[in-house]
Amino acid sequence: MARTAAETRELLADTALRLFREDGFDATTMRRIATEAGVSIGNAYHHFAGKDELVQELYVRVLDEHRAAAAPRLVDGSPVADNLRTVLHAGIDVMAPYHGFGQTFLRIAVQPTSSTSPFSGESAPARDRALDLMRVTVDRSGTKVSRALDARLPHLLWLTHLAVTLHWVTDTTTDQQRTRTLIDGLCPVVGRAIALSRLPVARGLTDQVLTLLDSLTPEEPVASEETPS
Amino acid sequence: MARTAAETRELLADTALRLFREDGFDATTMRRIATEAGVSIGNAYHHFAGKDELVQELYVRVLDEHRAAAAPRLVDGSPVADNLRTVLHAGIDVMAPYHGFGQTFLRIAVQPTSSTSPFSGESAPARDRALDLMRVTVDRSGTKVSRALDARLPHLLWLTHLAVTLHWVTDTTTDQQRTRTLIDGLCPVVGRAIALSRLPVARGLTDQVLTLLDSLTPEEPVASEETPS
DNA sequence: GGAACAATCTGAACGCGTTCAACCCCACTG
DNA sequence: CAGTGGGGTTGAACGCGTTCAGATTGTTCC
Repeated sequence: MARTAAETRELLADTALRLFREDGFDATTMRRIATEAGVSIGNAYHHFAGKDELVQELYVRVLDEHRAAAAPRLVDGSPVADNLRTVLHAGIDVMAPYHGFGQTFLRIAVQPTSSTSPFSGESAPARDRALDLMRVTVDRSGTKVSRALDARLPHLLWLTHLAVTLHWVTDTTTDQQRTRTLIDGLCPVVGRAIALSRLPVARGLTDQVLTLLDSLTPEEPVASEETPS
Repeated sequence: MARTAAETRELLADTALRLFREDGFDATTMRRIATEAGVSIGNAYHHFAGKDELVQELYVRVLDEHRAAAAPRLVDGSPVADNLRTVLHAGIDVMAPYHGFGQTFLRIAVQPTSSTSPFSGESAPARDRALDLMRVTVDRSGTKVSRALDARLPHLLWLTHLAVTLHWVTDTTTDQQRTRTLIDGLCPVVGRAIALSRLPVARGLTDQVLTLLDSLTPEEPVASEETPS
């Protein structure tokens, strides 16, 4: 009953993602995934290196959903802060069913050995997807920024996204209401910071931040909270 | 062979920490910890809820080391950026032997169910220790800031510390040299940002950031003095 | 002393993620 | 028509973190 590798792989991924959604991470065992997919457990490991790789699959699909949900809600020519707010809220929307996976997502995102770390310069599908969404967000917005900042802005917004996600993971309020509040408060701050960065008095600081960002380029600094710039 | 609970607990913790240091997280099994401490595995679980709690113990001790290493190196009256740099470098120094634990530290720090989350308002020994160190850092520095910012500055520096730690976890360069570079670049930026925050043009942004910060920490440890330990 | 009770301790057992040697199946050779 | 090679597949086995019913020890009160 040998299918093609691609078929079995997809079958396993679909089954795993369904069980993840229905029962969460811990309750979904590799044995159940294999059984419900109708294959042996050994075969599951032939197609996926481990349980984490199945969560990676989930994470990438969630990011695709994020993009699909956010893109049509962007308003061309709006301030970048407004569009960022839209994107971040869309992110919370699509991630909501997977709040229990926060820790696992984080672990996968931070894994230094894996080539899928968002900080790794190598192939990082998750990082690339998220970065790309921020690039689109900046491009479609009307906010004018300096050329130097413009090139780095998607990156900075991605770090902001990362910070918000970090907060979301730890947010136990109902429907992650506090993270919503954070987004609504944070976006205007980001907008103001971007505006301020154009003033001569802040120019030195802006350059410093950008230089710092560049110096870390293969591996990125971290979602800090917002430094007033 | 019944010792006091405190004795057995300490014996287990010491053994665990030694093995963690010698062999890392994965190679140190609960069975080995129990065996080398001369107790049964069930007894180990009587004193510690699980392996994570032993790592917590390690983390708290590392933070104590951090404070002990940083405090004598602080220079009274120096710019806060300089002292922050000292503290962050001291942090990398003491954490160096435990770089392999980065992911585990992170997982423990982020655990929402546990009361040890850095964002949790409840008892969080790790968070409190780290915050306290930043409070000392600010107090001993000579930088003058507005009253409103002064109260929140330890918190902001703690977030900076968190960000640096997050970068450190993912930093695979030898001796985490890149994180050192990040610290050296980041601290002047923080110093400049603090200076800039006093200017009228940035006052609105500063207030916004502080308000945002307050909204995220409903339970502020306002009156917390140093607890004897 | 001894009965009663809680604290401390034991180790077999459970289900988990993961590994691996062997098995099946089929397209392709000679 | 054997033979051969390799991808797809199998499930028993391993060691792990963790649990729990019960044994052991220490303390308290009569």
